Amino acid sequence: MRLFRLFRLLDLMRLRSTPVTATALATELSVSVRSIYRDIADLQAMGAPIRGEGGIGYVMERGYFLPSLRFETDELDAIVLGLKLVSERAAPALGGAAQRAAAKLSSVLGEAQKDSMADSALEAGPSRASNRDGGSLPFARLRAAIAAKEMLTIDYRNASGRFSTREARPLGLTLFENAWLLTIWCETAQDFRHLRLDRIISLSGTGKRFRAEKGKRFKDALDLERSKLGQRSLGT
Amino acid sequence: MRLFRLFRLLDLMRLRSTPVTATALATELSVSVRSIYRDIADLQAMGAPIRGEGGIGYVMERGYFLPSLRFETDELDAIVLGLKLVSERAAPALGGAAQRAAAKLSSVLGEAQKDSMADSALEAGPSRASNRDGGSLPFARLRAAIAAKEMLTIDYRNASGRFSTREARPLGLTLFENAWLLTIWCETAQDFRHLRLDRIISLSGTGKRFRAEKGKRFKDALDLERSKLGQRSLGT
DNA sequence: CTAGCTTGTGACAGTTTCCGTCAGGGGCTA
DNA sequence: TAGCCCCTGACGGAAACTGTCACAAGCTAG
Repeated sequence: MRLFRLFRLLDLMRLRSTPVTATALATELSVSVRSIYRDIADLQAMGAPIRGEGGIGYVMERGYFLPSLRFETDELDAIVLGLKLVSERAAPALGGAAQRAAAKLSSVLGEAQKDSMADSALEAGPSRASNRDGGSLPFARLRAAIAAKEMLTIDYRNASGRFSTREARPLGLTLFENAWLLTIWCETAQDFRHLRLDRIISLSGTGKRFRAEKGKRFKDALDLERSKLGQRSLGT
Repeated sequence: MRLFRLFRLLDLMRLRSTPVTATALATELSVSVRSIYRDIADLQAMGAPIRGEGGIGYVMERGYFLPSLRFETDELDAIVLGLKLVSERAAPALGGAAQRAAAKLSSVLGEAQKDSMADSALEAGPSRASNRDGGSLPFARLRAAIAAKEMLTIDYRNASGRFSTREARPLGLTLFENAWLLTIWCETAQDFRHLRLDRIISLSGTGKRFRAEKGKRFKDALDLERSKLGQRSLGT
C-alpha cells in the first residue's frame, strides 16, 4: 500500500537534517525515482513542508511535526496548562504563539473543546491566584481513583457556599479556562456533576469499585456529557 | 487519491465524541460502506486509536492526535517552554506527564534535539532566575531581524566575562535547558556562534541585509550546525 | 563556460490496487 | 425474537499506481 510508503517517506525526511536525494530515497524504499517525485509532489500538495532544490536534494523544514504523534491524556493536559502559563505571564514574546498553539490544539480536540475553552460561565469570579498552578489539588489521588474506578465520598462547597457530601464515581479531570474540574457520576443525584477541584474540601475512598460503564443509556449520557465539556478524560 | 479520504476520515472521527456508524461515514465521504471498513482497518493497522463496537459504531479515543498538525516554530517553542514550566514548578501531579510529553516532542524533532536537551555543558551556572521567563530578552527584535535577514551588530559578554563586539547574521533562536540561544553566522570569525540571549548587552541593526544562503559550503555548514543543535530556527 | 548533479514534468503501456456489490457470520440491544 | 451494526470473504470492472524514456531548468564545481 502506498500509504505506508508515504509515511515512511515522511519519517525518512524527518530524521535527516542534511538534504536527501530522490535516488537515495528510491533505493531506501525500493521504488523507482519517478515514484519518489510523485510521492513528494503529493505530500507537498497535502501541506508537508518539504523543500526540494535542484542539485541539492530534499529537505524538510524543522519545527514542524505531522507524524503520528500520540499523547496520553495527562500529557496533553500538561501541554495545555503549560501554554496557559506561557501566555499568561511567562514570556511576553511567546504569548501570541502560545495562544495560537492552544487554538490549534483545541481545534484538533474537537469543536466541543473550543466551546468550553471560550465559555467562562462556569468560571465566574477571580480564582486565578488560588488554583492556577494546582499546587495543593488532589490530582494524584483523583487520577488513581479514576484509573481504579474507585467510588469516592466527596465533601464539597459549591459556588453559593453551601456544603454537601456525596457518593460519586470519578470519571475524568478537565482543565477549564483557569480551574480544574472533576467530572463525576453522582450516585445521590443519579446524574453527572462537575466539581471544581479547589472547592473540594475532602475526599475519601469508599472501598467499593464501580463497574465499567454498561448499558446504552449511561453510555449515551456519557458521550453527551463529553461533547458538552470537550472533556479530556484522564485514565482511559 | 485514497490518502485524502483517509485523512478526511480521521478528521471526521476526531470531531465527534458520539459513536459514528460506518454508513454515516460512507455517505459523508461518498463511498460504499465496504470501503469504510477497509479504510478503518488500514488506519487501525497504522496505529490509529479507533474502536469499533457492534451495534454502536466507531469511536476514536480522546486525548490523542495524529492529524497533520502543523505548529509554527514559535508555537513549538511556546509548547516546550510551557512544558518546562509545568515540570519545574507548576503542577506537581503533572510533572511526569510534562516530561513525557517533552520527551515525545524531542524525539520527533530529531535525535539531535534530544541530545541538545540533555546537554547542559553550554549551560553551566545558575541562570534560572535570570532568564527563565525571557521577560526582558529581545525576542521581538531578533525575530524580526531573522525574518528580514538583517545584519546585526552585537555587544556580548561571554561566560568568562569578556566583552566583545561582532557583526553577525542572525539565523535562529533555540531554547536550551534553561536559556535561549541565538545562533549567528559571525562575520568577524567567519564561523557559527551561539550567544546566550541574557548575555547580550546590546544589539543594533546595521541596515545591511545578507543574502539568502548561497554556496555549498555555507549550506553544508548550516545543516551540520542544525544537526548538532537540533535547532528550531525561527523565521522560515 | 562546460560538465555533472538533481529537481521537475509529460507521456504511455502494464500491472497492481481499489471499489462496489453480494453474501454471510457474530455480537449487542430492546 | 427482531433489528442494528461491526466484520470478512469473493469477484469483475474501473481506477490508480508504477517503471521507463525523454527532456527542461537550476545549481555547483572546476
